[in-house]
Amino acid sequence: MKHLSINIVIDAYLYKKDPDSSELGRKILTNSIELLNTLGFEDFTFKKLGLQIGSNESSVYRYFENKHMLLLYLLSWYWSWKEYKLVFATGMYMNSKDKLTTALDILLKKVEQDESFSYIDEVLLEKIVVAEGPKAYHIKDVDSENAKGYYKAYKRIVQRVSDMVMELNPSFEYPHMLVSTVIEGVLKQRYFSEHLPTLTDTSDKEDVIEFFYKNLVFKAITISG
Amino acid sequence: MKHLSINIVIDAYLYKKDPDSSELGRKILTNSIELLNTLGFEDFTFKKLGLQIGSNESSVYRYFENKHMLLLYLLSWYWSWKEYKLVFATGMYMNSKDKLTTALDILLKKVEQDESFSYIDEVLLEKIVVAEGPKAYHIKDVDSENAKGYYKAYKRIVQRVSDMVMELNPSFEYPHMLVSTVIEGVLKQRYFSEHLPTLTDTSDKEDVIEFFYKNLVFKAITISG
DNA sequence: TATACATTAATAGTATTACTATTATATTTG
DNA sequence: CAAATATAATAGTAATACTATTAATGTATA
Repeated sequence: MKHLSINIVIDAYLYKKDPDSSELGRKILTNSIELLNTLGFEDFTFKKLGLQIGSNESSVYRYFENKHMLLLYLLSWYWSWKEYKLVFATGMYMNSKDKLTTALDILLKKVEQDESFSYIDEVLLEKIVVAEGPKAYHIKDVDSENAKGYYKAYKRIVQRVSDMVMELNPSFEYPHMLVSTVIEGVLKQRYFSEHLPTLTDTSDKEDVIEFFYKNLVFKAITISG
Repeated sequence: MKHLSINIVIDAYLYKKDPDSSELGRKILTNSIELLNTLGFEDFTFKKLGLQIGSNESSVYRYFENKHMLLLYLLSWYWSWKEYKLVFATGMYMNSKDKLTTALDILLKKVEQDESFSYIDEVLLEKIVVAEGPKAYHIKDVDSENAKGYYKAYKRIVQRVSDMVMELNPSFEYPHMLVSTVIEGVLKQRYFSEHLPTLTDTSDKEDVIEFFYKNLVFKAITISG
């Protein structure tokens, strides 16, 4: 993947000025990922971000309407990137079962190291998805934001994997519920594993979470005898 | 249940003054549930709450340190109440399978109407759990708050249902992961069902979510052949 | 080369939030 | 009835989440 020049394209309504189009914009992305990790969404401010990048508040505001929109941008980026990896990995000529297995691999495995996009640290970004992800849509304005397409990237990947489930078992009635349960589930379990371990059963040795959900999916969609 | 005089007891470290002990305190509970529903957690303030109850900001602060603690109180109340219902419903002499089925019933069924506690509207409270629940522990201070026991009520109900799972299948390795996946799952799916329907497969006619997760649990813990 | 145009940095200012502190007035309780 | 406690009213503070203005610095093009 390292040498493909692919660009993750983010819908324009998520930003005021494309952060991918300037040095300052890319600095904003890189450093907001870092700052969000160290401060958490609540304590993160554009003022602090401006300070960190040797610029100031108002310059950041020229790129993003507010920190909520910046978070949406980052999450969109993450899911678009995951989708790209997923499409890339599940080849045309794979059978349905291998396709779903591969897709689940990509959804369930932890990102272990920074990959091809120089100014985005995918490992850190995934931590933001785990820790702050739910805040993107647990807001009063969900409905209007949803109508504007702000969650499109996430919905698209759920749809894609649901289609794979349906390919394997066309009579299964709850593909979206299953897939969103699994995606939300992994993220939540990773969070629990780090912060509320009595709510999970993880071990340091192996990735139990991955195993658990993969198993769950196939048990769920198998026509029971 | 209507005529049992049971009191949900909340750990004292969640409040500054017990809201259950005074008229004003109970007014704070009743009205914060209502206001949280109409405004959402972000826009909810003690000032607005004070205004609504014909009192003021500082009086509310005498009961709760801040709105985060108030949310923790309400969630604690909800989970303690659910646990009470669960213990009450799963009788001593039930067999393991019936016990788990009953427990799942209580966890998965929507609360349909206000029950025994006069100043707490359980239907509205459940909506808060669905919409704002994740915000209680998706914060920078999770670890220290967890150490102080702030999430005890939630952890206790997960533990209790996990025990039932283990009773049914002692060799099952992931009871906590399964149970927390299911509890978080229902809440998330109810939210999706209302706001992001493409992420789920719900219908207006029947409670598909309940069916889906009950099925999932038994498929997951059955030793596959 | 001059001019226009856009970008950024610096500064200031505003409404709101999330509190703390103080005092006066009720209300309860011993 | 006195003493303690609870509440209401008011004021004040630091920080946040912005908006607006201006000045300085590029950069593009006629």
